[in-house]
Amino acid sequence: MLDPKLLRTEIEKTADQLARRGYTLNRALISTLEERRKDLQIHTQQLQNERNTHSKTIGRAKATGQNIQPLMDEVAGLGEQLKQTETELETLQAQLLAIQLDIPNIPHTTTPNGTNEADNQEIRRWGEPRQFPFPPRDHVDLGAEGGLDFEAAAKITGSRFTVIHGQLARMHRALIQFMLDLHTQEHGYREVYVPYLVNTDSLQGTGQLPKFEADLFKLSGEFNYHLIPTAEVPVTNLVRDRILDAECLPLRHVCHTPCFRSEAGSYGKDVRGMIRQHQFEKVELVQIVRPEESYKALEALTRHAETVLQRLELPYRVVALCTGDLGFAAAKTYDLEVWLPTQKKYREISSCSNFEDFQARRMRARWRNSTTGKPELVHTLNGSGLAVGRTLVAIMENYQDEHGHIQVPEALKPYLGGLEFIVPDGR
RNA sequence: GGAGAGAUGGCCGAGCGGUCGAAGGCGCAGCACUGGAAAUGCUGUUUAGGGGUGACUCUAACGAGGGUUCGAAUCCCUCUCUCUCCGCCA
Repeated sequence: MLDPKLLRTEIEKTADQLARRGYTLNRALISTLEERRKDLQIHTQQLQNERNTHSKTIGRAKATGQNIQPLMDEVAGLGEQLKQTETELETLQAQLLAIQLDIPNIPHTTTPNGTNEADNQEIRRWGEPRQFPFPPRDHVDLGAEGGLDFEAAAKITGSRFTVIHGQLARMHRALIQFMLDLHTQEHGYREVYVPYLVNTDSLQGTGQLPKFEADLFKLSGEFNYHLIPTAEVPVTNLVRDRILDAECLPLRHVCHTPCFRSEAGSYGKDVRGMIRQHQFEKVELVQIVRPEESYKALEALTRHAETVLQRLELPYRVVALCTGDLGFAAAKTYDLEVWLPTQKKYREISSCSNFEDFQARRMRARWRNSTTGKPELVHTLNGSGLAVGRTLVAIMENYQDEHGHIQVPEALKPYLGGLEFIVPDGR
């Protein structure tokens, strides 16, 4: 959520900034509602004041045994009038809030202009894509011996789920351990375990609700819970409705969870394989920082995610998302894209974002600024470190040999009992 | 699932329907005292929103939401969470 003051005092400037990302702010409507809100609030508070004053007078009169009937007559009707304006104000405020919850974040000045993916800006590349002396096979092909079983998943559940067997499943698990160990032991993150089902307050806090309900899986029945689309939701909401001491900042959490996304199937994109699934594992980095440090933190967090790819020796590039490709809550985002030889393309494997105070305002997540003594909004960031399923795909495709065996990356060997190769045959 | 108890400020803990944003204590901050400190004393110490250039002022909040009332922390209803006991369970 944007600072409501921006909509009151700098609406034109705010509208211009939002226009950069292709969002049209309904200035006329907001200004009209805002004006009415102001009048109504002043009026309501006047009436409340009147009521309070009269009630105190009645209290005093009663205590001294005076006849209170004339006083009672005076306030007759006030209650009705007050109730009416209060209700009206409430409705109006709810309307304004609904509008505010639907407005995306303002892009940071360093976020490049653009309308879609094609306008994203490459920042740097790492690693050389390997030259294959044979035509490389994609992961579906490599897993066809039984390591990856999409048919079984479709039978058990439906499309866009995966069953992973044998050594491939083991490597999938090993990747999670490897990532968690790296971030906790070398990058200063604290591991956390969280619920995979969350309430609507949490989803509103990080920005999935109310606008993106359709992207989520929701429980039917008596619990009004959603499955998490990312660990970002439970982990960031750890600080919801809190005022943190200055000394606890920055908070750095790393968390492995499954992620559930219903939007995945709707694009007709990446229908083959396990690139785009309704369920996947992810190791997520979340930071809660002081506002002045958030852009430094974004660079550091991005490097932390990159380190995973470097240790696994997977070629990748970093792109800065343009304003048109930016997520709803983000002010600036770096995507990490890993090289997939069979697609001859870099494909997204991590997304690292600074949300500034956008999520913090929705969550009422604050810290006590020791110089002002006042509670102020924190800045929140997160990034994948990394998406595990896609990492497995990248390893399969980049590390395959002509027999369809997968060489185990050096960094992963300790997690696989020193194994050199795995054969994705499901055994 | 059954039975019961509870939820008040950073923490503990009072609170008869009226002057209660809330006693008292602890903690914290400032000042005094001191060579310095401890102890002691005094003062201050929630959050959000509105109005005002500002001093300031108004409104709201005692788990959440509704209700009764001129007036609710206090009475009534619903819900959530916590604790105890029983049952069940990985």
